[in-house]
Amino acid sequence: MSDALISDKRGAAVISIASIKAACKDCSLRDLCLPLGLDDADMLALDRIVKRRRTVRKGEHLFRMGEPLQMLYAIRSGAMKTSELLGDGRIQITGFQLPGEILGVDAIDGDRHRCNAEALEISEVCEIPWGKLEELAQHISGLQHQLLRLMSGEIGREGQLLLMIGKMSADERLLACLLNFSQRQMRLGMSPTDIKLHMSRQDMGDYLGLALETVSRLFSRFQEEGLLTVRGKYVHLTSLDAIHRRLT
Amino acid sequence: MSDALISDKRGAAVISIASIKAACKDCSLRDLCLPLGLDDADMLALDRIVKRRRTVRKGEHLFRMGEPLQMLYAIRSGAMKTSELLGDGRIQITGFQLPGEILGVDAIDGDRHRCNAEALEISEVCEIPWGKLEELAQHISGLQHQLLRLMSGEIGREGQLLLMIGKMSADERLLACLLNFSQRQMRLGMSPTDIKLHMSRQDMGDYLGLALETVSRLFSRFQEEGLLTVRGKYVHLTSLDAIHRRLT
DNA sequence: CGTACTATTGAGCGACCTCAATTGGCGTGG
DNA sequence: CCACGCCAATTGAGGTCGCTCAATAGTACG
Repeated sequence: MSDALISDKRGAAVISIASIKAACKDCSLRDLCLPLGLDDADMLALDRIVKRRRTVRKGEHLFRMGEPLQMLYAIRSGAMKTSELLGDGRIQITGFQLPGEILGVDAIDGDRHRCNAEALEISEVCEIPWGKLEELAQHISGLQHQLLRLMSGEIGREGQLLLMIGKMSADERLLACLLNFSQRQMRLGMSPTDIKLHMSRQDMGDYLGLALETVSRLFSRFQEEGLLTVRGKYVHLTSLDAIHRRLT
Repeated sequence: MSDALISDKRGAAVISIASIKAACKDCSLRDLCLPLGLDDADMLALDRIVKRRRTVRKGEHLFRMGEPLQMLYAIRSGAMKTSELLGDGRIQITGFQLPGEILGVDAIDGDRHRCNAEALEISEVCEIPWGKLEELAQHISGLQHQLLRLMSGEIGREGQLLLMIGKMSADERLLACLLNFSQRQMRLGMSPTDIKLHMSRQDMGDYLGLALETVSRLFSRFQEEGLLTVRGKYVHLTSLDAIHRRLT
């Protein structure tokens, strides 16, 4: 906790240096993130309201359910999870977020966050003050468009997850999930077959609506069947094609 | 600006008559729908791009998966459902929509609809050309805000549904669903305890991730337990309090 | 090298599904 | 008006997928 304060105080110097290196227009994630499609001038305007490079440690929260909306967060590196809770502690993970993805838009309606956002590993994020962003989007049509697109995408992803949890068997869910990770890694320029699982088996279960033991058993079974090999957090998909075929 | 009202050559008179009765500013759903928070001038501008009063019959689709995004739809009366499909015909209903709610925003990302939207009963909708709406939102900050709010709300609702399907037992799901219907009816100025189910048991099952028989059995059980009474599509909730208590 | 956590594997059980028969509601046509 | 057919809803019987509980094995880290 005290560390967070210190880094805030040192902020001025550190951040200004960082921002030179990390301006949107020089960011490797530019075309996955909010600035997609903006021209140089507009990107600069966006740059001015973004606070770059806050570091969050594993287990640390960007926000919790019920907190007022202050910032959106763009992930630069690392991985996060968002979750919703039931009164008695039951948890549903609603998404895993990777670099280039935006967190916090769930809170625009109601001004309070409806989920928790927690770092799965040490991560870097850009903080984007919501009020200023909304104001800026009013003047930059590309930014408004991108914001709407982004939220629409979130709706689509949640719809997909609903379909998985509501209508797929356990093994289909896990395979679909792995394919999803594969595609997202590819988007980031990484291997589509060698997947790093940033989360625990428990987290995967809480995401897919399964018990952690079921996830573990399925990994073992898929390995027996030659679909993949697992070693802890690392999964190698032997044949993307074979996996696609299993999902009819 | 006020002359642009008659941009359609055909039936200027017809439209103007209809628009008197149905103009956003006179619509009873004004404060639930897109115009919420707009001043008179802005609402008029919105009015000009909205095509009012298309009627859809039961079973008719507003759009289907894969179709390009043309319009958003605001429901004036009736009820709709949105659904996603798996290759082999398995279906997941992702939402039921009532008057004042907006359909189609799932397609903003990717320009193609990701779900089917089908009328559960004869309904009336306003058609809102997406291109024009986005353009208009660029000039009317209240409209941009409302649009963002609306999509954020959709994200929140889907998150709730995920939590229900992923982590609740069958009886909890149905009760939570009924409470949700109760609240939405109340918002429309109707009774919170006497609920009309606009959809079949099959639809409810496909929404909650349950078999239709399970839904039916649960209704019978709840009736035995005195939580509610059922007669076909009509449900009377005996005690909202008792139902809340059952959900811890 | 020990401690603590995460993952794997096994055994048994129960919630919910599937299949099937029955009932009820409603419109159509005799 | 009733008979009939059609579809939605209810109810029953039996099966199974995935959960729970529990023991073991592997891994990270001081």
